[in-house]
Amino acid sequence: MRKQEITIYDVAREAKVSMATVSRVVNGNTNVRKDTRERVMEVINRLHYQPNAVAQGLASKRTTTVGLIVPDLTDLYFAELSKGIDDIALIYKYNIIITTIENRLMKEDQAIQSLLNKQVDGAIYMSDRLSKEAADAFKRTDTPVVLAGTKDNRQEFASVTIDYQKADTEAYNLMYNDGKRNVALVIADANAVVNAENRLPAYKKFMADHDLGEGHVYDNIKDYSDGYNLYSQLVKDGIDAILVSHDIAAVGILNSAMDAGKKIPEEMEIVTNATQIASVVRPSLTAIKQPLYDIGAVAMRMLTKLMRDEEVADTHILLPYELLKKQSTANQ
Amino acid sequence: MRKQEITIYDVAREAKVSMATVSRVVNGNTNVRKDTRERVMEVINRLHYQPNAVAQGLASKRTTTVGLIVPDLTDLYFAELSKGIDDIALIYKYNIIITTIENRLMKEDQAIQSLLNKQVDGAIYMSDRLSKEAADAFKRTDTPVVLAGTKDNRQEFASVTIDYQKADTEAYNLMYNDGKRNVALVIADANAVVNAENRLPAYKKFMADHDLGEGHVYDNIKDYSDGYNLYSQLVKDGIDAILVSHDIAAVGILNSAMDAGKKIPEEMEIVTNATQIASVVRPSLTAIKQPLYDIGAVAMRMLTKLMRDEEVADTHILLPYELLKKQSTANQ
DNA sequence: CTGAAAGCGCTAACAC
DNA sequence: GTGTTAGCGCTTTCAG
Repeated sequence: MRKQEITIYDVAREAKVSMATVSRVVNGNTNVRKDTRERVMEVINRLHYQPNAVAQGLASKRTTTVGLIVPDLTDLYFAELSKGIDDIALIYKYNIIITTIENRLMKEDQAIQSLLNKQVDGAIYMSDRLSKEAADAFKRTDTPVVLAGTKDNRQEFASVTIDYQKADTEAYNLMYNDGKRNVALVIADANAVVNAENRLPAYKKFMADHDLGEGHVYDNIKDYSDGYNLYSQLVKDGIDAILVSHDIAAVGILNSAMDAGKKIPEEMEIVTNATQIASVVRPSLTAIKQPLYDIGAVAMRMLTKLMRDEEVADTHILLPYELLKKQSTANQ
Repeated sequence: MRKQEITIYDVAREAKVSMATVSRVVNGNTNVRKDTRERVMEVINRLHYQPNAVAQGLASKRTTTVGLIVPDLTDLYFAELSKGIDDIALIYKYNIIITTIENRLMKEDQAIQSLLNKQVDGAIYMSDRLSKEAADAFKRTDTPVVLAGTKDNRQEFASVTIDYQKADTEAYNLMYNDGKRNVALVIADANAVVNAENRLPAYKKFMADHDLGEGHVYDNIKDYSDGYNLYSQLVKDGIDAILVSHDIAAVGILNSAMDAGKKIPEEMEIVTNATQIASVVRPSLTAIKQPLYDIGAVAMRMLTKLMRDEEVADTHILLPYELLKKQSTANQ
C-alpha cells in the first residue's frame, strides 16, 4: 500500500480496452471475446496487475472475508476447530480475520464491532459466552453467524456441535459401570452456555438417576496448574471418578496424582474432552472425542451458504462423537 | 453488509454538519468545536453509526490490518507466537488476517498475494521456507514484513529469533557432559532455513569438536507418529542422545521408548524445543525454551514501527532463551 | 461483446 | 472551525 500500484485503469489503457472489460476478465465474466480476453490477460501478467480487494469490496459490497471470534489461539480445542474452518474457507476463497476475546483490553462486543466494520461477509463464533451486546451487533448488520462447538442459550444463531448431554452421560455410565460412585464434574466456567444447559443438567440427571446425591462440581478449572492444584481437593472430597471439560486441566490432575504416587485409573478414573494432548500423555486419557475439525468445516460450509443466501435445511447441526477408552479408565 | 447501513452522510445530515466534520469527529481530529463534536457524537450514538473500514481503507490507503502467514494453527509453536503478535496488534488497533500455508490448495506465494491484495499494512511471516516468489511479492508492494521465529537465508527481511546455534550447542554439551557420545539430531525439514544455516552447522561443529564422527541426522520427523515410529530406528543406530526440533515428535519418541519398557533418560537422553507439551508429559522433557510469546510480541511491535516509517535501530533481534533441565536428561 | 458513467463510503487537501 | 470537492480503485447498470 505504499508503492505506486498498477490499477485496472493502467491495464485498460495498455490493452486498449475499457476498465469495464478488464473487470470482466478479472472476474471471469464470459461475455468477453477470446482474443480480447487474451490481450487483457497478457497485459495483466506483464504488469503484475493485482486487483485491489479493498476497492473491490467497496464497490461490490462483498469482501470475501469472514471473521473468526475465538477465546484463545493456544487452546488446541479452538485451534483444531479453526483448522477445519480455514480449510473450507480456502476452498471458497474467503480470507479470515481472526479476533481473540479472552482477557482483552477490548470488550467482546467491541471486538465484534471492529470485525463488522471491516465488512466481513460472515462470522464464526467459538466462545461459550455470546453476550447480548455481541448478539445485537450481529443482528444489527444482518451478518450471518454460525457458532462452532458452542451454542447461544436462545438458539437464535446457527450452530454446529455434538450432543453434549448424551456424550457426558455416556462418560458417566462408563465410570459408573467401573464401580465408581463418587463421580465429580470439573469445568472451566459454570456460566458458559454449554455447561449451564448441557453439562450440568446431564450431571445432575446422572446423579439423580443413580441416587448418588448432590455430587461435586468444580468450577473455574481451565489450565494445567488449575488441574494440578485441584487434585488434593478431589482426594479430600473422596472423589473416585471425574469428567473434566478441558484436557489440559485433566493432564494437570493426572500428573498431580502420578507425582503423588497414586494409581490411575484404580484410585481415580478420568474422562475428558480430547484434543491432541489427551492421547500423548501416559497413562493416556479416556476421552470424548469431538470431531473438532469437522465441526469447524461444517460450520464454515454452512456459513458460505448463508452468505450466498442459499437454502440451509438445518441450522442446528449435531455431529457424531466418539468415546475413546484409554488408560485412565478401567480396562474391560 | 446487507442491511442498509448508516453512512457518514446520514450522520452529517442529521447533525446538520458536513461529512468532513463527522469524519473529523470520528477520527479524533481536534479542530472541531466542543458543542459541534457533542452534537455529532449524539447522532452517531443514536443512529449506531459505525464507519465502514473498507471505505476508510480505500480513501486513506491504510487498512489497519496486518497479515499473518503461518504453516499450521494447531502447532503450538505457532499458536504461541501468534498470541504474542495478537496482543500487541490489539494495543495498536490492528486487525489480523491469518493465512495458513501448509498442505494447501494454494501455493505460498498465491496465499501471500491474496493477503497483499487485501492491502494489509504489514505482514508477519512464521514459516521456515520463505520462497523467492513470496519474497518478490512482498518486495513488489513494499509492504513491511517481519519474520518471527524464523529467518530468510539472505537476511533481507527483519526478524526476531533466538540464537539457534548457541542454544543447540548448549543442548549438545549438556548431553555430552552426561557421557553421551552417540548424539543425533531429529528435525522436520533439512531444507528449512533455520535448519540448513543454524541447526545443521551447530550439529556438525559439535560432532567435529568432540571427534564424534559424522553422526546421524533424521529428517522429516514432524509429528507424534513420525516420532513414535522413529524410535526403533534410533535404537538400531545405537543413538543414546537426541535433540528433537519439534516437541510433539519428541513425545512420540519418548512414548515409544516407554511403551517398549526402556528407561529415559538412562538409555536415551532427549532434548527438544519447548511448547506447552514438553512439560506436561512424563518424564518431562528437557527443552530449549524459546520466548515464543515475546518473539511474537517484539515482531509485531517492530512491524508497527515499520508500518509508520519510524526508525528501527536493529531489524535482526535475538531474544534470550532458556535451557530447561527436566527429566529426560540426567539429574545432576 | 464492449464502453461510458455513476456510484460504493470515506479521507484529505483546499478554501473560506 | 467548517464546508466543498476531488478522488481512492473497483463493480455494475445501462446503452449500443
